[in-house]
Amino acid sequence: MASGDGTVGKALEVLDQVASFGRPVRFSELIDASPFPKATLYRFVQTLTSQSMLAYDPDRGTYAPGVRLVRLAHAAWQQASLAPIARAQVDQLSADVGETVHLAQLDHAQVIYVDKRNAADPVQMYSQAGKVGPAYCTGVGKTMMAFLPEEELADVLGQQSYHRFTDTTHTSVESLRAELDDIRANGYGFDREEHEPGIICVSLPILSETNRVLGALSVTSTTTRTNLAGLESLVPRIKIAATAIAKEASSWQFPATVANS
Amino acid sequence: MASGDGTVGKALEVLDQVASFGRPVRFSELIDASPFPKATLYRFVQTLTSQSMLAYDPDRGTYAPGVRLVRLAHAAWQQASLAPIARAQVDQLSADVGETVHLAQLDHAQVIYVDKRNAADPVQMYSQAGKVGPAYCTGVGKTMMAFLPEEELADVLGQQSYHRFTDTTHTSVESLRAELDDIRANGYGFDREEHEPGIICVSLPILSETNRVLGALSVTSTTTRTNLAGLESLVPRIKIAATAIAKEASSWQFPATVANS
DNA sequence: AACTAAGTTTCAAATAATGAAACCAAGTTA
DNA sequence: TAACTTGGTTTCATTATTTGAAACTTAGTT
Repeated sequence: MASGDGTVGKALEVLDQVASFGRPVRFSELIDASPFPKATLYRFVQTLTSQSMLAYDPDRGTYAPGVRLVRLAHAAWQQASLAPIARAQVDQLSADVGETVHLAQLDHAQVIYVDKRNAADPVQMYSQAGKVGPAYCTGVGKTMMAFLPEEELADVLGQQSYHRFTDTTHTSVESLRAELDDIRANGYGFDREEHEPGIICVSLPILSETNRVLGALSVTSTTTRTNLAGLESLVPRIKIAATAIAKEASSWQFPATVANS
Repeated sequence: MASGDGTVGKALEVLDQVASFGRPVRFSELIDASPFPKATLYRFVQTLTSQSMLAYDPDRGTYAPGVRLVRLAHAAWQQASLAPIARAQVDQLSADVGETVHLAQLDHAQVIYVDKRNAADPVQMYSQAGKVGPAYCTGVGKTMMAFLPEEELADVLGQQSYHRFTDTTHTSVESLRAELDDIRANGYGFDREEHEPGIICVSLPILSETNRVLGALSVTSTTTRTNLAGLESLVPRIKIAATAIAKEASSWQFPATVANS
């Protein structure tokens, strides 16, 4: 029941569509790619704009995701994501291993990178936080899937595209499932250049006390710098970080429930 | 007609409410502060959760803004905000003046800080982007208001709280309007410790070729380090940045309208 | 066993969303 | 200048969705 609950679901679908263009769009472009009839889409766009969820540029006649999202995301990132909780651990880990560290969470069938740390250059982070990737061919994606309860897993598996990016990309549910079993058994997973040639990573899940998947950590490198065995040797170190993050997440108590002032 | 258009508007109101708590909330806390009846609010929360706009923590029974927002905000920040366009100018300005520079935009009656640069310590920015402030007592807020067309201005003025933060805070529309006239005449405005004692700033608007308010830039300092005259001397330098940003914003052409691949 | 609080479900009535079609405004083109 | 576009906006009867009081379910109290 994930997609399309009521009017709100449809409106958010429109919002996603605008966002997916990656640039401001005309109404006419939107209508071409939309399942909704003109008048309906028109009203959604109007409503979203009036709500600042979309921003209308009157000079150009284009729509883009609006600033209200930036405000809401600020809250989301602080409260719902592991990023602020994990910050210290991610910093440390990245410094220790000298490679790029990703912190990701699952949103439906997609992986969302909520934080990233690059030992070498401390890149500006907003540009990275919020980036999405496919779950079925990334280290973090597979690792999170591996620890999902069966029903949710089935759901997520059904929503993957299985597009072949490289010749190691999984292209069927079966082969993917087989690997997920391995990951579950080992406690960690790899990205074997499945998404981009030359890019490999190890990934560990971040699990709550009740074994829910909270997110995943990964250390990424290139085949020119190291290999899977090299990355595997980092597992114990990453495990420390993952455990520490999980622990903090569960003890994370919010300011004693003060009545709203 | 800004607030409460249809079901979508109500759902977003709920989303805002959750975000405004600043921490994960129980359903019961939400209902206490909500105008909606139990069943209605319940359904909204369900819908938003199923859409990943809210995240439900089953261990604690709490709701928080969801990760989907982070993904959407990524798009918003890149496309709708001035931040990526202004980056270079903000960097330069901050380095030149050696003070904190803010880049802000207006969302309804609120100011949203979309970027911030601190010369001294290059602080992680996501934590700041998305932060909101009151329009009526911040330099950027007043400056943006000053250049709004009358009807919009009236709207925004009506939505301010006029809460007295310090003894220089404007507490009435009249006194605020008077200052806005000055700002419009001068082309820049100050924050005279109106929001926080000891904190002062100068702010300039970023205006499109058609004179629409795109945002505002400000340089903030403290009364111990400088004074209003000191900040005023920076106006020409800030003006250069503001103009450059406006120019880039208007020439900002997106990748030639390629049909969707 | 009788309460209470928090969360969830029902269902007829009220309301809001829907979308085909008409309309408007700027451009073409002939 | 008149007949076509193309992109955007409005109307309005029909249809589907939302609404919310009330009943119900847990899971904790007392």
